[in-house]
Amino acid sequence: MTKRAPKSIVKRLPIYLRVLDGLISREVEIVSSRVLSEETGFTAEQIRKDFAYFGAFGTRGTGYNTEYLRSKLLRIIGLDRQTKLVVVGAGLLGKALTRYNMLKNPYVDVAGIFDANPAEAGSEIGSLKIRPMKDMPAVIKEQQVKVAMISVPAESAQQVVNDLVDNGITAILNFAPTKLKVPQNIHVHNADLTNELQSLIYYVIEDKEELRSNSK
Amino acid sequence: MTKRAPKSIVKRLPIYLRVLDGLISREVEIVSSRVLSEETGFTAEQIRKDFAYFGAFGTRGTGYNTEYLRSKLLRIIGLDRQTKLVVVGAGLLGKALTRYNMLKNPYVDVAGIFDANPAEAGSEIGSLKIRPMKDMPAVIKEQQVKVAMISVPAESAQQVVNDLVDNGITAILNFAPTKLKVPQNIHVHNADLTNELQSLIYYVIEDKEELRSNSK
DNA sequence: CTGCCTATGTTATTATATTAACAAGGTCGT
DNA sequence: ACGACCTTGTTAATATAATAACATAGGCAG
Repeated sequence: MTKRAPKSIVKRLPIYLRVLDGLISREVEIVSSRVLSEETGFTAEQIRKDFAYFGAFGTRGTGYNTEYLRSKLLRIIGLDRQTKLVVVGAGLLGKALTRYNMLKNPYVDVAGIFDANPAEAGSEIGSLKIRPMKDMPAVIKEQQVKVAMISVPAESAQQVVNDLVDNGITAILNFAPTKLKVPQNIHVHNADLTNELQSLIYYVIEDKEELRSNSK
Repeated sequence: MTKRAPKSIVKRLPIYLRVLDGLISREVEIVSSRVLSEETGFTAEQIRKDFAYFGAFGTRGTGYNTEYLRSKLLRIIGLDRQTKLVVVGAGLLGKALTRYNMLKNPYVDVAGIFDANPAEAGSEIGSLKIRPMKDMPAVIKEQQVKVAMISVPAESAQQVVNDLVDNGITAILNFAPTKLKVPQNIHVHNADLTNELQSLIYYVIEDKEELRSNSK
């Protein structure tokens, strides 16, 4: 059994990847942890430690070869092969997510987008047709899709997740504002935009601050 | 100077709030940390510790009064007064975010949505008109808006943020896939959906796992 | 009013994550 | 080929967060 990397590191890997993509497109061949620090906002020490967790990717005195490091990160994250995913819920958010990933995320393939509302079914996002929910199991099984994004109302989220898991989905990005119950081996990432906004509001500088902090 | 609560706690506060809203709408008057644990997925100990950080809100032997706890959380997060916000970038994502918050987030008020593309300006989201970027400073200043959500392309994000900060914004929820440079007193939360998806992919169960973990 | 029960709030322990210090391995000029 | 310099990779120290253990206070029955 392979050991998973600490969550804190995994969270940063895609950010390294994006910065590397930028450097490579500007034809930068070597990059130091200090430069990566400027680009990412993380400290150089932390960056070196993150990479070191997976092995020694750099050359001392010089830095990291951008192409090589990128290939390693792709492999580590699991983006060295195209990842198929389905989107459930074709409201505005679902459409936005689908189109964004089709256009801008070269590492993933949207295998299908589904909606419970028959009125939505048939309309298109780019070249992709929105399909009725009943088509979902076949698509997941035939294409062996493992990843799903769900952007349905909170009320229907749990039922949707149950169906997804039953059909073989093992990783879920959940935009519905609700806690999902799933078997232990299924991974759920919550991307609740309301929560993000509300916790941000905590940090807004206000004039009166009585109860907002520990007063002991 | 008041001390800010640990980030880890702040992140959970909106989740407690949502669960409480649900309980109150079902007319539950008292709730224990154990029940909250079931609803949120956090441990009961952690929940008690989180609340205790801000004071003693429960009654021993009984639990927490839902209404009272809710009012405390609202005050702590800063949602006891309506929060105004602006949205910059009226692409599909910007529209989705705006409409969602107008309909489903009772604690915030969308003061305006802006887009650089004149073609978008004039079209409506609910009763709210998309306005050209040049109107943005006046709206922020006149309504003293402190919070902004940005969903513009990565290339223009930094310029937009500079403008926002110049006009008085102090907290930013950033959906653009780029690292923003801001003064120290400005808070940025990154909600990069590509990152979320990619780090989720790390956890997809694959057949072959060679380099994906520390092999020392 | 007394004692048992329950759930909170606090203190202690452990685990995780970040920061800092340093040693080791390359490069490059001379 | 040698030495100064640079940047990585590793080890140590600190800080933060999560878990566990426990003591405290209120409710309620008899």
